[in-house]
Amino acid sequence: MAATGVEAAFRMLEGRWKMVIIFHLFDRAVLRFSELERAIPGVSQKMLIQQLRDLERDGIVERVVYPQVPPKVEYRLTPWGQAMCPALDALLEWAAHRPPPKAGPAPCAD
Amino acid sequence: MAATGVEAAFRMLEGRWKMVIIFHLFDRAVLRFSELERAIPGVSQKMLIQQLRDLERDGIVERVVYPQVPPKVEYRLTPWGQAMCPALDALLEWAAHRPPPKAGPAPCAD
DNA sequence: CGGGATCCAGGACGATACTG
DNA sequence: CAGTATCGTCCTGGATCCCG
Repeated sequence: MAATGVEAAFRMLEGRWKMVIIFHLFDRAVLRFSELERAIPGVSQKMLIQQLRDLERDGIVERVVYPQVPPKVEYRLTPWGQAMCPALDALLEWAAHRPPPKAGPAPCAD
Repeated sequence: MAATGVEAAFRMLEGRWKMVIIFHLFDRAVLRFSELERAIPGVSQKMLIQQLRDLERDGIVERVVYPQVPPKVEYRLTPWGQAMCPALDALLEWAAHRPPPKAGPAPCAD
């Protein structure tokens, strides 16, 4: 199995806010910086920008700048970014099947 | 979309060595501590133990201790841990479809 | 409005030595 | 062999201030 490929993919998605950003972009498709900032309470501008840059550099999100007097920047998922939906879905499915962490004491194993 | 579920799943798999460990356990099924240590060059015992504990606490790997004079501990994936194979596969598939980061200058967009 | 720069705290990671 | 304890380093994430 190609561990390296999955590892690389994981490294891209690691980061405190990347998933949140991605899910917001799955939901709304196109969002401005300030909209993301408002949609994600608790994130600092620095982190938002940083994670956004990472995602952009990795080809997951796309950044569109409108050269206007009040600056306007839009963020959206690239086609490849959208393509990770089934992978996220599979992961979600897996997470949903998590068995309870066996709280009760084993009745037969002393 | 349930961002929280995927986020939680991701947090479990974050960590410099967890993926490596998991893939080794996918490959060999059962491994002793020293075998993992040898199979993963560059990892310190501390990190190996730490990541192993995390994976164990999250119900992904199982730890079997043999009460012998030379201590013997085996690690293997739990059924749930093995169940994440399709998710990893989907992620790998997604990673494989990554388009090249557009190196050439756009010929039509000046 | 969007984003860069700087400073700072905390946790992840790593090397080493020691124990049962 | 398997694991713990301690220490140090680096990187991540956060607050604040500054710029076009």
